[in-house]
Amino acid sequence: MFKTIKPKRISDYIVEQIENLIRKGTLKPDDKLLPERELAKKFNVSRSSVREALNILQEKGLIVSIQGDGTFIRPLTDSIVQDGVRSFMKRDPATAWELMDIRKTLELWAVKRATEMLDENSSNAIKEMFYDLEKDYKLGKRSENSDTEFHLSVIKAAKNTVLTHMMTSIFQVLRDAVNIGREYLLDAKGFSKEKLFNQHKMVFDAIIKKDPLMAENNLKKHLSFIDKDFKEYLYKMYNAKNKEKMKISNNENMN
Amino acid sequence: MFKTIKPKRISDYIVEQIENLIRKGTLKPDDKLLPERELAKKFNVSRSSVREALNILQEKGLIVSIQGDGTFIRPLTDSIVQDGVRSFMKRDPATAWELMDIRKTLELWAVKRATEMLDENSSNAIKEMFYDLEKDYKLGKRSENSDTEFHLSVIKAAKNTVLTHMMTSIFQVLRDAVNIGREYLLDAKGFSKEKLFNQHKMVFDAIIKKDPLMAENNLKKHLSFIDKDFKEYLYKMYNAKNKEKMKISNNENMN
DNA sequence: ATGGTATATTGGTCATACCAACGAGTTATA
DNA sequence: TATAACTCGTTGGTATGACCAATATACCAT
Repeated sequence: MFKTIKPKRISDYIVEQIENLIRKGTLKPDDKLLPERELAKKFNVSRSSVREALNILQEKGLIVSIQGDGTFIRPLTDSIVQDGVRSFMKRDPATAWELMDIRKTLELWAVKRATEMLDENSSNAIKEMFYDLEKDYKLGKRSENSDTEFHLSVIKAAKNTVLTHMMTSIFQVLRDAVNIGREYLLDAKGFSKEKLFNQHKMVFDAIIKKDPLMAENNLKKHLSFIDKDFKEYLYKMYNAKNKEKMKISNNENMN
Repeated sequence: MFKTIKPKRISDYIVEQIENLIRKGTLKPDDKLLPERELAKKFNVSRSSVREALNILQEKGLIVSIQGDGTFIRPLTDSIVQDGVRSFMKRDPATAWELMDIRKTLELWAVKRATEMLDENSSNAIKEMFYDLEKDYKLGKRSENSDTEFHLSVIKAAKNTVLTHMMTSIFQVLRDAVNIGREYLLDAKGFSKEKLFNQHKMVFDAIIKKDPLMAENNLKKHLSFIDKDFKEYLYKMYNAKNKEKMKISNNENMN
């Protein structure tokens, strides 16, 4: 009935206006904005508030300010919206590692639960996803997608809506973190793909047999394997980062 | 060949530092940041620059500023947890039940982990929270807050930043769902308070003794108990829900 | 044609003052 | 006694004016 009133700051109104002008196309890429001092006059606010607004827009990636030159509209393609968690992860692989622990814990619980309360619907869904996975494997295709989908189908079978949403988010974030690297690692190892598929198969079989404990155990093996793989990848990433630390800190101000 | 040099603004350095503190867990969810004026002194910069940094962090969703009160660290997993929950929860209390399952799973893992890698700092933090709980209990006060704090102190001891943020969000949502009702239930039962405290004590003792398995088991007992309690409450709520539908939907947008 | 220089413009930072919202403790009131 | 109203210190929000630093431009020297 009543909505809470969040006091809007002046800068919010400015952000809103400028954002609209950009979306409507009135302000085109590379257009130069009025100087801060003049914007302040136009809006009849202080320069502080204008700057606050411009900072927000800059953080959103909509504009870019260049000292001594001016403020310019940025082509939208340049702006990559960064989610809070994701930006964290990119800078510090350890965070991804932590998230992986959480994933393991929840998924192990989920598979047991899913197996216990498996019904026909869930069973069919899981089968479908597994067959996709199998197909990809036999064709030698990247299984990145079907892999995730298979795991998610199992998780969904646990019939916990919140968990499903949560895990979907987590998988998304993890995928961002691992991205191409994982597939790359697998290629490098060669044997992994087969091993990986067999692990999936063992989990799948246990579920279909309605053996919760076996399902949990088999998944545990799989996840431990992934984990190692994942850790290794993160480790490489992390070390590569450190090696270039000097370079980075030297280039700290560079783009 | 040559990379362009983008001069870093002062606020960027501040953002970076604070972001790191959050990531490392030094700044935990709901922690209060120093006032802007004092931050300015600490960093030896002007308040403007501090504000610029805080605005950016706010835009990233890592903190939230409240006029007249202060600036606080926001759990960075709010989105992951609440995307799935918020909207459902209010429509269907059963969702809270699901969330409780997730809590159980994660917390059981956390307590084991925490006990395994318990160091002095964590130990002291947990002791402090437990003594608060004990005090509340002996004084017959509502233990709602100290209860949560105790649980969270244990979770923090697992040293998984993402988990800490996540569980903070979960507890928040759960508390929202249960609200006053829980305390009410306890009062109605009479015996519960003592039993509840003893359960906490058993968990606490096991942790201090560095016995991971016992800690896990004792917590499991506690959570099962809570669980039952919780379910009962939800059940009542759910039945009452239809009667008071109007009331609930009225409050839907309130905070 | 190249490189240096002067200057006006513009974003970046700082200091200060005041306003507005909040929390906590105190007092007044029912 | 309980509760409402008030006071006051703290803290974020806004305004202003000053100065610094980077940039573009035009002009000058070589």
